[in-house]
Amino acid sequence: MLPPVDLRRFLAACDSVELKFADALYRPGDRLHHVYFPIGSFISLIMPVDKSAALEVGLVGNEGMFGSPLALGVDASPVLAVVQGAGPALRMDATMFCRELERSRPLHRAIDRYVYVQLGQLAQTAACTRFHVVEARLARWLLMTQDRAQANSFHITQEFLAYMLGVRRVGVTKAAGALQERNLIHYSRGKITILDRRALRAASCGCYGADLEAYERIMIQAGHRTAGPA
Amino acid sequence: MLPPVDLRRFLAACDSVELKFADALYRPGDRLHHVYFPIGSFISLIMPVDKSAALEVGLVGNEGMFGSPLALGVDASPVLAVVQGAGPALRMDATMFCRELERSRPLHRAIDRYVYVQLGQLAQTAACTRFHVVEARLARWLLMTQDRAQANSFHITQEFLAYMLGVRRVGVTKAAGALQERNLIHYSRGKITILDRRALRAASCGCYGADLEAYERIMIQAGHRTAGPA
DNA sequence: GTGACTATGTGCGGTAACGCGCAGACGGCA
DNA sequence: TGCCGTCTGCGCGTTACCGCACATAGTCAC
Repeated sequence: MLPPVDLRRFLAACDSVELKFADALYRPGDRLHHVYFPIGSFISLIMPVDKSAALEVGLVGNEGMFGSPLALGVDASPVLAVVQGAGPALRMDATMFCRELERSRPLHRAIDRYVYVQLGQLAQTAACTRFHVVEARLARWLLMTQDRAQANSFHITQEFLAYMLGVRRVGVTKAAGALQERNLIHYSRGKITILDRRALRAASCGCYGADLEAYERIMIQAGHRTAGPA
Repeated sequence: MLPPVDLRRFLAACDSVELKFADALYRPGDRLHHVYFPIGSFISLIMPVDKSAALEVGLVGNEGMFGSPLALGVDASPVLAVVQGAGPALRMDATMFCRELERSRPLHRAIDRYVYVQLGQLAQTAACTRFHVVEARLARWLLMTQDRAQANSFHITQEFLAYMLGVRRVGVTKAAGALQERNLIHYSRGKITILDRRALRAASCGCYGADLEAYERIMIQAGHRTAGPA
């Protein structure tokens, strides 16, 4: 969405890297040294609490980035960033990124809008986690992950899934079992395959759709309006 | 924290208004027409979900503002803003606010940092709501509200409190009863009085402290560093 | 193949919170 | 002073999820 000149400079400032599964790209308390733009990979944003409990509060794929707080002038983040799906990504040095933000107004605007989307998603996640049952939340997670994995099947153990949803593994076992029973997914030894995306969406809470819709409205539509005559 | 010139212009652009209890300053879907800086008042940020359920995801007093998405170039907000404590506030026109942001770098920086604090609080609230029992969450809410009300007692019915915490009224009755039993608070017909703030803090989850600490670190300390030589 | 490991499924008792409906209690107002 | 509306407290059966412990079943290394 950037003007060609800005885009070229932006890409030139990036390294191509391969993100490895389960790598921690950032831990709360560190300083942000790099920002990441996943291409074929995706990253979980996890909020730790009470040492031992945690909750996934965001998922970043090729639609987004990790490190957005730099656009707010803060070189830190409250969340743990873990590679959830291995694959290629663009990485940029934090100081370089800040310089690019200064130089390219369209870039800065796009990132700002992305921060807004994240605000909304956080609020959505808070409410979703409070009110929706595990099965619906699991369905939402699977849909979000499928979008970011760009594939019908991906790797994730129930153990880790439970950790991210903030429930026991047994809860995931039951919920996943119910979805599998209805032939919406297939689950075996850490490999999940989405069989019926439409039905899965019906089984999920409205939060999936709400997130999508907000992203579309803020990033795509508003993006076209402001990116054109930059 | 603004340089005198910026501050003077900023204040000149504001109206003084009295916020009335239970007024909805903004509803999701509207456009943001004004921003609000509470002085003696405070505002609840509420995320509606599934029409009928909702969760409070933020509380804004004289330490913050409502309308921060404008700093991200978006004239909307995902949350409902309701006046929780009546009192004076400064109000500014949204377009005026955007102009001030353009003109005053220190202002823009401070607001950006505030947005970062809100990001963190949202993540914190999501995790808190998932893992902590009603009693601890209630204690946290009372502490946060006391800070913003700048008084030991304030008005709020259990019914509405339940709505904001996303639980049944009975849950609040029980939790508040337990706190009253231990003489941490006094509760009668919608009027709450904090009796023992220290003990209340011990009864609350660490999320209260975490929020405070993050605010202090980002707004106060970082603020001094960047506000000086503007 | 065999064994070790890891991932998944189950059972059981316990608890926090749910939905609903009703009783008591306080406060304002006629 | 007595009424009424609002706020608070409680009981009861139900549900979702917890913690723990254990039983199967794939998968991989050798």
